[in-house]
Amino acid sequence: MESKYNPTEIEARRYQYWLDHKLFHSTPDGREAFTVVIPPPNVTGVLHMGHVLNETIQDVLVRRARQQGKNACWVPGTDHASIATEAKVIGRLEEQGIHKHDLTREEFLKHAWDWTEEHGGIILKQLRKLGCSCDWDRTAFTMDETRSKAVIKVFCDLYKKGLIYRGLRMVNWDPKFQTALSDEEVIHQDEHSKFYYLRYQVVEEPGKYAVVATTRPETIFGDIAVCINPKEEKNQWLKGKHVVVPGVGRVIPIIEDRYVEIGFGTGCLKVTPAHDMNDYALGQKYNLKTIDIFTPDAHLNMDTVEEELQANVRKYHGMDRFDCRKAIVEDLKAMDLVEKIEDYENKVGYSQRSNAVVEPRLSLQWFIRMQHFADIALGPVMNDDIVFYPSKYKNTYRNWLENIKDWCISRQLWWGHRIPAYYDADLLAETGWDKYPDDKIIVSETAPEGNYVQDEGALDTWFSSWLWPISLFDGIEHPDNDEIKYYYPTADLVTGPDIIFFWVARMIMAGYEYQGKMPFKHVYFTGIVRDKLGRKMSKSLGNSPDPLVLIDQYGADGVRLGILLSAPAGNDILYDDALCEQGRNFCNKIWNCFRLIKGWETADTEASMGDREAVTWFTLLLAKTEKEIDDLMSKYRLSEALMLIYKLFTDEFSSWYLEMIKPAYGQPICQKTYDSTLIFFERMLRLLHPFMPFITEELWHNIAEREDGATIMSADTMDWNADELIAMDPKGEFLQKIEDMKQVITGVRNIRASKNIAPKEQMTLIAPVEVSELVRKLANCTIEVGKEKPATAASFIVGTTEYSVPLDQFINVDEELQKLQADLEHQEKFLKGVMAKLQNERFVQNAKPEIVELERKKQHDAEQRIKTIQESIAALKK
RNA sequence: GGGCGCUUAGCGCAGCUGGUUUAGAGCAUCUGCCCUACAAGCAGAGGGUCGGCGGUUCGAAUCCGUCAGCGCCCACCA
Repeated sequence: MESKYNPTEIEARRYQYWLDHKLFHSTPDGREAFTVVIPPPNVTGVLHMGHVLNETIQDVLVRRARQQGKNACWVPGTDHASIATEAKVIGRLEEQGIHKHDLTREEFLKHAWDWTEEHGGIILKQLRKLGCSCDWDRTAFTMDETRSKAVIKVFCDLYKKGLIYRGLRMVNWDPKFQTALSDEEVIHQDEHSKFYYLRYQVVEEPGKYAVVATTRPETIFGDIAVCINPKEEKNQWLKGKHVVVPGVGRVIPIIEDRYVEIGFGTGCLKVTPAHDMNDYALGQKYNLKTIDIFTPDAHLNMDTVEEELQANVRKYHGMDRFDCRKAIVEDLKAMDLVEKIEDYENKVGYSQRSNAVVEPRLSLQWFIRMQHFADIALGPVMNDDIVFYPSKYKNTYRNWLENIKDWCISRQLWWGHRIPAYYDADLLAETGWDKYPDDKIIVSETAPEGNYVQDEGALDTWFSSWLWPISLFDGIEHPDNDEIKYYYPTADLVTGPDIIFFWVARMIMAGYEYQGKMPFKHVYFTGIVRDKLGRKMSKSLGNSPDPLVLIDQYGADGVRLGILLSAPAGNDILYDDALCEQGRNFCNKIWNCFRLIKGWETADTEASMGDREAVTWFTLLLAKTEKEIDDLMSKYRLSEALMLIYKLFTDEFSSWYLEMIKPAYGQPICQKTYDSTLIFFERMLRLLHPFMPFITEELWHNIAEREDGATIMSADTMDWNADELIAMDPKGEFLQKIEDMKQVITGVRNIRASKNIAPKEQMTLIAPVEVSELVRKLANCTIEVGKEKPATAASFIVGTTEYSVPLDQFINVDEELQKLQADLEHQEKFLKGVMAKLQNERFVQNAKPEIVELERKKQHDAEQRIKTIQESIAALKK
């Protein structure tokens, strides 16, 4: 075996082994089910660091569940990602000189499917490189037949229940992709913009102006009124008057509403019902008409402006909204209708997908009534039927549900599930879409007979995602089938907090609506992977490493370990290659441990006293660590659990235990000790396996003969009961004894280091009581018990016991005295602190007796130590 | 504007209902070592008045208040 672990070949071989033996495949049986559904990545996406974090955590949970004897089933799949994919397909077609709207829906979908098949599933292949133990036989897609049927069925069902409706509403409109968005798809960002103060001439008082402050002067073409607060003093004179929209010439009334905030801006608000959510509300309240001045791609459309005003506005026709903003301001300036322009900070809504500025737009869309769902989904999370890790997200969740708004689920896209609503063709021709009567719409899973036209829209991607934990097991079409009954509810959901509303909350809603049960019992929210400067990783910054390159460099286990080591639930990770390096180094450590052990010859001799101590000690320590890891894992503290095993392996096992039992060069090791060592090694491999699957499976097959198809993922059947083992040393006295012994060894090594004495050179240790022969072995010294220490000795204290090492020519009395003096001061200061407590009557009276007792012991020990140090000082001074 | 959370060694963190030899690991740093498992390593070491101030208490990193800084989520002040 090479002295360096080489992951590439082993990873490929081990993964194939798992696949060949169908070790990830699950079918219902008598065992407890442990189900995880993957947050489906975009079908055409590629693996990034966020996935690495997310999927690694899921794999850890799933593999561990298998080891616990559960029937683990991790279902993979991909999401059709309606907007994102459609955009990519459009982009590719544009490159070929083809425009989407030159194609029929069918032609476009053909291209989209081609693209999906070409790029789809790349990410799933990449997950295999990472070691993900998904049940690939179950791979699903949100637009495959089963999932699509579920979506359509649910739509129809909710429509029947009156929970889905069609309505003309102000929605968030993405002018780039020309579709409606849900509120959640709009990202509000702070913006440095301008506040324009425009003069609206008052008709009744020529020469006087109402000044309106706006951030969007380009919308004045749609102004229908100017609103003031009836209580605002300075604007009283405007009551009942009319003003002229500057540059447009439209005469509009002054209206009054308390919505206008007194003291803000000029107190005059321009009302543009077609292009602002609030203005729309005002328009409704006062029955104002709307003039929509934008095309779907947010260019100016002057055709909607009154004919008599066309001459004034025609020049703006067809302009982009932002170009128009500049143009109209310039023109108004020329007419002296701009009073001033101020810098202004405000929030602007951007489309999550296209990054275009969202335009509020009046449009006919499909919505879900969300209050019903909020009602069924709030309780289970608040009372921890579904547990969030970390729990702080409960607040976020509650906040959203308590202020729920209806969900706009229709998109003006082709790639997605087409809305199963049908319109009578003749009637539609008569009424148009807007005026088509609701009661003449047929919502049905299959197209009705006759001359009907299907709704042009597709559904929001999340409308299929919210069914994922159910639809993966065909639980919508067949709510009582064996699989859904066995695998649902799933165990853990691992995802980012950024999709708590998009996905997590809605899955809970759908879960209760369609299965009457929670979709998962635990939700583990990961943090965001950032670069080491704390910046979010993004393609545009180019600060996101390619996980596959990292896997090549550090091995999948190394990358997994790196990303997990510093990833407490909900905390962001500052990614640094150094993390993967640490992971790789650890793999190497394990590898070399194995080489060492494997290289030993065994002999059927009696175990030495030292061996027996070492074995007993490590047995206790391992059992104790196993329990601690169980506890940490049950609290989803994965990085802490991992760190605990890491330390157990590197510090306790490699640095201490192996050195304790290591036979002299060329000598054999006692068979019994060897067997115990292999057991320890195997148990640690098992503990490590969920985190680093490849190397552990490989070595597991190397430490013993295994049947073909056997795996480290199998349930633990070793004769090993941690609780019973720990009970052998109920008060931890033996463990403490070894810890003290390690300190003695460190003490000697310390002296060596400070005196530059080579490890090879044997030293003498004077101890007041018998010490383990392991001290002799690990500190390379002879031990003299109870011997008077010579003046030229360096000493150290473990607990209250003094040990000394004669140094003869190496001693530096001044240095030694200085050290002792410093130690003495430290101890005296400590004692003083303890005494202060003990002399405080209120402490002695009020504190718990065991606390007082402890302080007394501290006092006693400190006094003991002080005495010892003083004696040493005296001896040295002689 | 509302809500939530954070502030502990150079860095990113742990420290649960206050008391466990006067704050813990990891990484990084420093010193010495190629000692026949591993230099992707070994043996040692240094480093923090627990954001500031006030309070409760015999006792506070831990509880309460307040101030400051940071972050996240939600929200229609044009």
